[in-house]
Amino acid sequence: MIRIHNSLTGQKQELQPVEPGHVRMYSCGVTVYDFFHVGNARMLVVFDMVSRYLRHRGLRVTYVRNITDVDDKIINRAREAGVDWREHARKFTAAMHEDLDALGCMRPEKEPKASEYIDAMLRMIGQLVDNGYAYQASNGDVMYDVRKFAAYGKLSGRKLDELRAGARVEVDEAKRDPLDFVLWKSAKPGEPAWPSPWGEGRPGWHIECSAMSTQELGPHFDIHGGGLDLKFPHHENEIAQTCGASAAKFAEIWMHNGFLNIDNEKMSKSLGNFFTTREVLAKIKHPEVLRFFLLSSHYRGPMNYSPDQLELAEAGLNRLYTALRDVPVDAGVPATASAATDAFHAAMDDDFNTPEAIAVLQGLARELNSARSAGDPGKSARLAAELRSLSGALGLLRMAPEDWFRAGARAGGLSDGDIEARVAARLAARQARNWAESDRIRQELADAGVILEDKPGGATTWRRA
RNA sequence: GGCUAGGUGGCAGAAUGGUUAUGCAGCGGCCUGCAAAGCCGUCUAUGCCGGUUCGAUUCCGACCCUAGCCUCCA
Repeated sequence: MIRIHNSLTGQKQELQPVEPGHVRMYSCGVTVYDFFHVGNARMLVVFDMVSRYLRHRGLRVTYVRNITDVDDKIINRAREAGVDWREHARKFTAAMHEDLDALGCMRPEKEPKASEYIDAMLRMIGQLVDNGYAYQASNGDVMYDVRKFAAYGKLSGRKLDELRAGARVEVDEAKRDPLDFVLWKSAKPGEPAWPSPWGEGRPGWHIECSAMSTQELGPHFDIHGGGLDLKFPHHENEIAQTCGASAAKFAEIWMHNGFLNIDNEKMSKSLGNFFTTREVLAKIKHPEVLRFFLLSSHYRGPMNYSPDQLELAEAGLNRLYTALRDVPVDAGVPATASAATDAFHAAMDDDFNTPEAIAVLQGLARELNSARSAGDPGKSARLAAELRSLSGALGLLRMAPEDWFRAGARAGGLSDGDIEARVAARLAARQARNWAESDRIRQELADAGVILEDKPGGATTWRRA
């Protein structure tokens, strides 16, 4: 039984797919106006983990993650760059895929682009107008009439009056209520526009997700995810739209991942504490370090980004890969389930407790190290297969250990060949019991960021720190 | 002002009404020419004040502190 915290009720509930055995999930992807930042990366990795784990548990998963490619920010950036907005969006969509591949995020079953779903949006806006939930304001925009939707505020746990009382929004004369939001913006010169029954224009942000999720998954599906900051107003508005258009149940479970903070503050451009995933990837040994870091605390809590944290993540991965090192991958050895597998599943079944699941992996690594030093190759191979299988459910330990240890040509810049030549020279010195020379070479390599490990029997392995 | 989440050992981070994860760092031992890695052992913790209880870090209440949302935002 898989239990998931539902933001709608504030409680954990059992996942019972609307279609038995088939989980259909949607998450709000990124707006492709720039490289996505590490906060986006957290959301993307979290929901990739969710979809991977559900598949690992034998469920069929249809995962839909949209791409917002019609948006003010894209239009503005494209204008600044002097390129067509479509070209700007295409460029950053390609970059997004590169970074996601690096992070080990699988491609969702569908990645709808807003610009290709205008018809679906217009259809939904039409339904909302017909059902009395929307109106065309004096400025030509089509607005959602929040007062007509009785359940407005349910997801964010607030009443319309409370929301309005704290509202810092400027009162827009065209709106019937300050919280009314735009479904269709009437065209402005130089902006992308499509024809509609309400005149030329383009969609509001919120309607994009409602239309795309309904089109791809229908109005009633299992999981809707996104960052905590989307809870209000974006997801509240999605509920108002989808339910207003078809009286649907919409998503059974709403999942929200916590923020990734920097120096315990939310990252933002005004504070200048803003990192793109690309910048971070360039600084670390391997993208898997970032993925491990992002999964090392529970998805719902806040987490703090810092270089120290990334070092801890790298150390954690080193330990796991070390356990796997020198254990031959034997295709004939099945991943036998042990108590560790049960513990792993128990942790993950309880609202995707990845930190506890990783602790189980660490325990497995310890067992594996013990089995290897006890000279039990059968047990080692069995445990290694189990460790790989469980890690795979989190999208971790996807590399061959040797590739992991050789990754990260950082300071020093010695090639593999350079290193191996020095290792050979040191071996000769060792055989001559010339410890001074041996230690000199080892220190020389250490200064270049390469750590040597002598194995019993005379072999020496190396790794980049 | 309203609403929400959280305050765990040197750091990160889980869990739990009593036996107190996991990783990093530290300390002792084994191993090693010496290391590294690994293994074994080990030291530090539950914001503050009340209450419920045989017993609370865990439940309840007050307080202090932090972050977030109420505006585009993963």
